[in-house]
Amino acid sequence: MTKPTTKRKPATTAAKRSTRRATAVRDLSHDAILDATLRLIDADGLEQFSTRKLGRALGCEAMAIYWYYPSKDVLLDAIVDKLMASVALAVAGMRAGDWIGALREVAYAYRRIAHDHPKAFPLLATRRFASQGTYAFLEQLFELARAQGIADRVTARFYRVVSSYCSGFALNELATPRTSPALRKRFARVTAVSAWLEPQHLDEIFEFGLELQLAALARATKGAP
Amino acid sequence: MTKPTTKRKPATTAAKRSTRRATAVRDLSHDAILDATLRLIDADGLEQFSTRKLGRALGCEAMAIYWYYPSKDVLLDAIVDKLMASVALAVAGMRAGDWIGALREVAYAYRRIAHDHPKAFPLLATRRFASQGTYAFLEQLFELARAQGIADRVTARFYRVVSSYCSGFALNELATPRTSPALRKRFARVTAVSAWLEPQHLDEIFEFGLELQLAALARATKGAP
DNA sequence: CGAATCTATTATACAGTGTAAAGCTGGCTC
DNA sequence: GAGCCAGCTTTACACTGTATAATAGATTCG
Repeated sequence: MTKPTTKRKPATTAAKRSTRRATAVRDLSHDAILDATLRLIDADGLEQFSTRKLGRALGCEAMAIYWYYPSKDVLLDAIVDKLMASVALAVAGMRAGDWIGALREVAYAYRRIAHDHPKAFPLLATRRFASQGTYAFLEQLFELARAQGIADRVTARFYRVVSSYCSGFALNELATPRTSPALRKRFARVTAVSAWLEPQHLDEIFEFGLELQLAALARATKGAP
Repeated sequence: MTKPTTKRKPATTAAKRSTRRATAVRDLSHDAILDATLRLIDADGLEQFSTRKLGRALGCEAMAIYWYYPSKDVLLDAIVDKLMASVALAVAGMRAGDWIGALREVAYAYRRIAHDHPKAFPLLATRRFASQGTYAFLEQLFELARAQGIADRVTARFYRVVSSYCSGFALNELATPRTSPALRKRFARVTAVSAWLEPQHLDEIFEFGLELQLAALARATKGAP
């Protein structure tokens, strides 16, 4: 029992809301809160984000947010969900028969989040997504594999391997090197090798590592097209 | 100039200390602070860690720590360094001529940190390591590659690919699923596939993905043994 | 030996945090 | 018109990182 209060949840969708909207003056909503949250994190970073600043951005008191989300933690989980929606979209319109292609789309969509929301991305990598939205996405992705006759064991294995790679790659990419000139002199090899890790090479490296894994997947599923 | 104070750094090593130790009653030190910090994080988690609790654990006021580390941020960077020391050890005694083997050792050593210090591990993945210690480690690792005649471009590429994979894999592993029975029913495919991602399969999956990449590295360096 | 200086620490203080609890307000239903 | 209740504000508490100042004991210097 983590919530012994008498508080109740607000209407979760617009269905109830629309009947109120005609007369109500309040304009907070789950969506408005999520949008403002992501804007703030994008602008100032995760560390700087606070419920009070969020309140200020929304023109209300911080506590008003708690009517919609029971805690900052849950709010951030919702942000994870919101971000993952773009990945879910990538796999939504996918035709069956090309699981490798689906996995590729997912990989690029995932990395795209890191570019679009660099300051928010660590949330994805750190927190476990166990929400409705992400489960629905995984269900679709795994269903595509099943429809193609790929064994669950193989699906699990390659999903884990590919998603780990993408997650780690994007995180690496985002972590700023902030390397000082003093260090550069002392560590000549690091400097020389790092030249090949500059942003302009990352697209190619990412693709290389990804295709390495997808080629192995192709080999593993050759028997069952 | 982020530090306009008149404060000066303490003696960084035991050299100065040992002359004091005979008469001095104080017993704080960089090492004592790092040890206590890691203990606290291991026990209570990153979120729960605070400089005040650290002070309590050390039997001093929180501000005493600031004489050794200028901020909590720097202290956590030092923890990253401390953890990475075990990885550096893995590559320290490595003979030249087997860069693939070295990379393998590094991979396993890195993942081992995730198992030994699960609550502290996200620090490694999130923060960029740009300290003396980690640079020295990278310098050694890259020097092994150079001694073997591997091109910097190849070294960079495979280091990035392998380290991304390890980082992401370990993070995935640590994020607790906290899956509810209700969700399990709604998402049958997720449940079925997830069965293959239970802890007892992870060693094998990790090895599979790693060897996939190392085999590609072997192919890429076949020309120059 | 005494005074000044330095090292390592404590004391105090401030602006900020997440969030529990209670209070208010205006529209809704009976 | 009374009461309810969704949606928000007010207040409060325990806690955070850390700047600044005070301080006790050791060391150094005249």
